[in-house]
Amino acid sequence: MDQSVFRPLHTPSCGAACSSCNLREICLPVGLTKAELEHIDNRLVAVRRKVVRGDTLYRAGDRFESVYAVWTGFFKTCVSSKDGRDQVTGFHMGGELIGLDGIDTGFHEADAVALEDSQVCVIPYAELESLSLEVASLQQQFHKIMSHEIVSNHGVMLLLGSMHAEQRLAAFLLNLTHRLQARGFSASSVLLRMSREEIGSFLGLKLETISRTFSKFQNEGLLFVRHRQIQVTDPLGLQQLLDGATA
Amino acid sequence: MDQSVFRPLHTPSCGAACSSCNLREICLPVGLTKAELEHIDNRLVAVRRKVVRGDTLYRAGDRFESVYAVWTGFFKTCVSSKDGRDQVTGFHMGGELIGLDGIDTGFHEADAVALEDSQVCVIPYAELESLSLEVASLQQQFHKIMSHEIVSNHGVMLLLGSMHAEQRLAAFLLNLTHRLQARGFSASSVLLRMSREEIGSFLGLKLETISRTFSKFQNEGLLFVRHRQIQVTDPLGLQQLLDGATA
DNA sequence: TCACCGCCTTGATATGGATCAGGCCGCGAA
DNA sequence: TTCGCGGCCTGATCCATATCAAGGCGGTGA
Repeated sequence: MDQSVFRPLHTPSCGAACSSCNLREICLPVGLTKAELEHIDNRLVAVRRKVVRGDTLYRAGDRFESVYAVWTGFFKTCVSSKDGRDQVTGFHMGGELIGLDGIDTGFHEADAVALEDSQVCVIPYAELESLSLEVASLQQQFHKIMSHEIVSNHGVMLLLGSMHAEQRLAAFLLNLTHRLQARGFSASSVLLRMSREEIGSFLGLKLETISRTFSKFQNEGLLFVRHRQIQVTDPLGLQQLLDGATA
Repeated sequence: MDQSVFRPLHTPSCGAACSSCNLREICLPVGLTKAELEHIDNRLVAVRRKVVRGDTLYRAGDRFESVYAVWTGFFKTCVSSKDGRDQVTGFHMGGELIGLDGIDTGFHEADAVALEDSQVCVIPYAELESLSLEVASLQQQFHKIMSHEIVSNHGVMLLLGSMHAEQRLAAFLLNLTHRLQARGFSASSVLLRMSREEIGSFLGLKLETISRTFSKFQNEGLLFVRHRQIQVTDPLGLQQLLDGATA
């Protein structure tokens, strides 16, 4: 720790060990034994990398070399079409793996942008593949993570394909609070890391609609909103809005 | 082949060998050597299973045991929410792997329904996992398939989040024809296996909108449509509609 | 042969969210 | 301190698609 002050600030990387990481219970090494954890240490994650707010971790078209585990901070991933349409495909917090889109073709198909100063563990994909051959439980967990990504994308497709604005925003907020809660944060108090426009892009709505819907939720006593600080006062109400409406 | 006539019609399964399958160039065994192919034969795919039109291959909530490679026929997968909203998450043809949604939790999160009489190769997941530890190129290909699924879901999210009805249908048709073409079928003549309502569910539109948009495309000379038979006469026009519009 | 039924088409009208427009607030720079 | 600007809120209006409604077509079973 105190050595780091002698490292130039622009140095983007430092050592990392899964076995001593505070996120090992929700990140890639879930389910590994202590021995397995030590076996993969310093082979799986060679370096950590800092990404300052607004910078991209990778861009669509970049050669795919590594996947990344978010260690600290917050990212968005987005795809765009030829004519400039842009779609946020996800928001990613500590313990989540990003960059999986690159495995298919060997090139990334999306951009990953840090929404606050962040740090990621760089996991060279070749290393992950060869370690997966040795450590069955690592392979299993990696498959679960990819499958989870698919399932969660299906949920977003359901949202985009069949829900109204209020339901979309309710689903978004509940998803966010649940993930924060799983990481030991408050489920009621949320500091949004993204703009109204980014939320809108993710939910297939315009920023004005996000803004109006936040106001509506506040008028109905579901939450308090001030800028990017949200206090969810009635999570059950949000859940009912999500479950109960007539589509 | 002639032996099969002695097998009772309700027998749902029969032997299968990847090494002699006509789909081996687009299915799970892509990239495997002849020796590797023979190594996995009769271990990876123990049985094939028939699914008649309208039947489900698996349902949300079913215990996850296997993934399935579509051999003949056509499937849809769909998820539904508590209040009965329903969303088609994909259409699947020969050589495509379905059931990957089950890996995450050990239970399927979607339904898979045959849209015509179909046959699938049943790939026990435990077997796939252990073979993947032995055969690196099988593991690689499996990862690519999951990644491709993620990428293609991102494409659908872009479509649902930011495109107009005409662009959505154009994208759907172009995707379908490209996949058919990759399997040696005509890219211009398509027999739709799904109803207008199922297309609409997939694209986040109502069946009336699908119908009207087909009519509009026909009036504009992009295609001929009669019931479920489509003749795409101007694929470039569809592509331009997809690329060029102002979002 | 006829009648029914599922699927589709088309027209009329309704509406949720987009778009356009104006203004506010908080923050950083001069 | 003031200025300017990005992000946000809110009102007015518009429009793409949903919804409601009527009818056609083709396949299927009696």
